[in-house]
Amino acid sequence: MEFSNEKPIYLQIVEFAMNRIILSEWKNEQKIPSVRDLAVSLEVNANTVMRAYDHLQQQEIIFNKRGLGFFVHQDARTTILKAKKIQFLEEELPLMFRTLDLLDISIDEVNTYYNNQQKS
Amino acid sequence: MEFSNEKPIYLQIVEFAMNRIILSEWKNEQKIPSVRDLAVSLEVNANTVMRAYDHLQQQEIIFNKRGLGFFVHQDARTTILKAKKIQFLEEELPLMFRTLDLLDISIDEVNTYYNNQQKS
Amino acid sequence: MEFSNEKPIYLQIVEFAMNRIILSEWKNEQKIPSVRDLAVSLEVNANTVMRAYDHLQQQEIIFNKRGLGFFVHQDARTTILKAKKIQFLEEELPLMFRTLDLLDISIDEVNTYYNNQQKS
Amino acid sequence: MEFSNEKPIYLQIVEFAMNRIILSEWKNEQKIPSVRDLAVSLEVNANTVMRAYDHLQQQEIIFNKRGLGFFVHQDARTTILKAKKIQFLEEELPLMFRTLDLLDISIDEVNTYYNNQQKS
DNA sequence: GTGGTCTAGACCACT
DNA sequence: GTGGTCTAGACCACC
Repeated sequence: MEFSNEKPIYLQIVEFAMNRIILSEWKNEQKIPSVRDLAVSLEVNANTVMRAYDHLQQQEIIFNKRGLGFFVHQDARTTILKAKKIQFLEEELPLMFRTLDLLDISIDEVNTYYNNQQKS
Repeated sequence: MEFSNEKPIYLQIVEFAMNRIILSEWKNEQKIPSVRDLAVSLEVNANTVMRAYDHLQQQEIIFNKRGLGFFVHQDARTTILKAKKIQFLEEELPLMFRTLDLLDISIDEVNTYYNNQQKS
Repeated sequence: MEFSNEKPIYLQIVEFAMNRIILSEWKNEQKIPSVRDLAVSLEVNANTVMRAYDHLQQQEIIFNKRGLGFFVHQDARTTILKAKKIQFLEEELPLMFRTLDLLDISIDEVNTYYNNQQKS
Repeated sequence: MEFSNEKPIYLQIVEFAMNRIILSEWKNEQKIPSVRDLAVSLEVNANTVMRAYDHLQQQEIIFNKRGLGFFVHQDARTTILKAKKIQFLEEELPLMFRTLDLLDISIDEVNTYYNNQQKS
């Protein structure tokens, strides 16, 4: 996996995990990869993965069974989706509109882009 | 001026300066505030402003006349707009579409949001 | 290490680092001294070393692994040599020829100097 | 006239003046352009030219007749040539040889360059 | 332990 | 008055 330099790696791993859950690759109530395994497959230090899991645990997206590993919370998927949707609609979108304005790009131009992307 | 904690102050000053230029408050070929003046008015250390100006100078947005101060490059405004547009269309937009997909939000929903915002 | 007063210290450190790489004392892909360590051994402020490393990073001679330190780029040595060679042949050398001309020194005189120096 | 950013403008004007004298465009014992005139033709501040003339005066290359302007010293040309020659042979040349070494460029390569340049 | 940012303050060269 | 460099020291995030 490739990491951007702009954000902390552990937060990018948090994102990665959330995406796995949203896409149901990691299913509710089921075990997720161990800290070590994920560290190996992502080629990062185990501490960094641990920190990401900590983060997810605090947001009650995953939980720990001692000696067994980490598991996805029962309603994690919907929780994440709700939170992300709010954050997207209320923060990212308005910010995008402001950028659109500043750069003098019309919403039509964006739609065109969108349609082109759908085809490919 | 208020600074977010998420990005380094000097980068926020870079943004600030670019916006001044885009909005033609700082005009092409004209002098911009001296390092120390801007530092005072933004309530930051002069070194921090210096660092921002350094950055802008490397991107050929401003240049220095020795002993006189910094000046906006002749075609700074278009340079910035072009660069920002490319960055937006090629990086932010695709990323937004991916988020749209992931969160299962339709482009129509976005359009609705956009229209509402225009009215207000 | 001693620093000349004619050039900024941080640029002299850039030179110093490039020479270490050219001479393969700092090897490709390997870690170079930490900012603080080098600062101590060169008896300069850490910020000054940081600035030099910044410079080298922008020229893609070194890169940073977060939390670990700075490393020499895989092809740094050849990159530096190529750049220096170009700069020497296209800038310094023509300038030297002009000086030769102006001072009415023949190329033979230079060759003699060179040979004497080789013997000693 | 174009000025490099690496050296102070006033020193570049000193160089400029010395070259005029070496090339006998400004002749021994004769008047050189007034501070103001030179400032206008070089598009610099008069103070900067003044500083350069000061410098030349201290090295006894030019001298001032009050109310009349600056004049080239009687033996300025030979003085300059001697000084420059020493500086070139004892400082620049050895430094160039060291660069040649470091970049692994042979003296033959330089000679080739020199011959090519002569033809053109 | 690693870099990265920021401050306060100093000193200097240049225009 | 303008930038440019440097120091000393602090605090923080990250690995």
